[in-house]
Amino acid sequence: MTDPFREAQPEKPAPKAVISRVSLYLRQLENLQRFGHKTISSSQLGSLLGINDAQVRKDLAHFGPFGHPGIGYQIEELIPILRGILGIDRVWKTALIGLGNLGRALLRYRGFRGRGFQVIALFDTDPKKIGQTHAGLTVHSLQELPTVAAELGIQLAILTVPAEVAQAVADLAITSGIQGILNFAPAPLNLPETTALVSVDLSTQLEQLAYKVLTAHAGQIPPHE
Amino acid sequence: MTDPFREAQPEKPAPKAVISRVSLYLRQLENLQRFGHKTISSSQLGSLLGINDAQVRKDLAHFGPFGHPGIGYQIEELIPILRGILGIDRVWKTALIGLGNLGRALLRYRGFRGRGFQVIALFDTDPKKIGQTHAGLTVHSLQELPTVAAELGIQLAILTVPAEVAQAVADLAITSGIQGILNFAPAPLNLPETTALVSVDLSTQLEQLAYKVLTAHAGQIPPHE
DNA sequence: TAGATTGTTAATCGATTAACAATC
DNA sequence: TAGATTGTTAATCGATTAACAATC
Repeated sequence: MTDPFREAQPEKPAPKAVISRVSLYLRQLENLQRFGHKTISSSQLGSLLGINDAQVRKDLAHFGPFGHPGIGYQIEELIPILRGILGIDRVWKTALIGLGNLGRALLRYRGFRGRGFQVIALFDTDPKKIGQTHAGLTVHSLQELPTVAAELGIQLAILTVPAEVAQAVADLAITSGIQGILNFAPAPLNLPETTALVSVDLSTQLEQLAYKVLTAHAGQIPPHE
Repeated sequence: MTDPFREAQPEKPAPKAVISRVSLYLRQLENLQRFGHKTISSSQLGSLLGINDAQVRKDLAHFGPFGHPGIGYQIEELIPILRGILGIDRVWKTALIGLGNLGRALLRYRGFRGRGFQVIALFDTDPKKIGQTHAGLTVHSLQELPTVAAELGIQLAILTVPAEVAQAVADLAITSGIQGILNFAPAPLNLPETTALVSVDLSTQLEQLAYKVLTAHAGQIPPHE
């Protein structure tokens, strides 16, 4: 019933919360390795990230028995396993759609390239932007998305377009064969089950912060200043 | 036991998940108002956002009985209530720390200003950047944070600095009297209980997307390409 | 009134934590 | 061996959903 040649992957997709912690574990392990550490226990790793030790063990055990009782986890051994689980052990061909301020900033963001996300095509609808060059790439008209995506084999899209057009652009991306969208537009997107979607909603985040400040200092801030 | 003059605020802070949905409700209500709608039921609002109707009612009832049985919620009435709950019915004096690509992009991001978050001071450590002007503001040396923050009454900070220095800069922000931090550095921050923290981790988000694509097309993508 | 919809209780579901035998 | 730490089961906690009397 078990296939020894299969990759370390769960039977069912692990809960979303588990996966976001796996990202944190990986980054922490990479930092530890940089400082010469060889092994780490679940309680050490957890306390660095503010996570319960049982949770660390349970999260990792989801994917296989990677730990060594009495010793902990081998950092060098665990890193490539986690990279494989997350799917960042390969190159992801990515398009950036929308070259406003945020789009241009993300294009230069180093955190992406180092994780295997390679932006290889740019798209916009603004005639003034089409034809411009950013980070060595020429901006295409959005109309060209289907042909360019097919030609280059684009898999992911980073969406930094206005909320009003986000759904239409996402629809076009999907008919162009794109498998996953990282959405920065503050709009709820309706996509088919087969397409992966992660949304990053910056204004919502700031609202969370305002609420937290208000409740942390409950009563100390006048209601309207 | 109940004080009729008190603002619509919960006894205890509502769960984090509730608050992020309240942000979504508010934005959807603002859109509906723009299109002339007057009332909306929990099931209509929920289906626009992919949220269960009972959850919508429960989330809102957390803060008070704002609905009208048989009718739904008055959009015009609910919007200012939600703005008050989130704390975006006022101006938040905000500093931006770190003028790299992401920082400069966020400075121009329209989603912030419209929500009451006003960036009124910029800080960096790079001598080449100090003294520059962005969006009409002069970049201060980070050393000046305590004095400038006190002088201007800065309440929030947006942190777009490298991960290695994030903790030190956050510590300085807190001793400068800043009450809340929106952190974009990919590092876990350790802050006192009294300081509010929201972290936005962009590389983690892309990793979530890669994992989702992988599991959505389980087995259809070769393990290494 | 009849129909619609709320606020809330109870039921369900899922996620986190504690505890501990098994292992090195 | 003794001490440390895993993987996992059971207990706890919290969040979501269903159901429905109360209300307009």
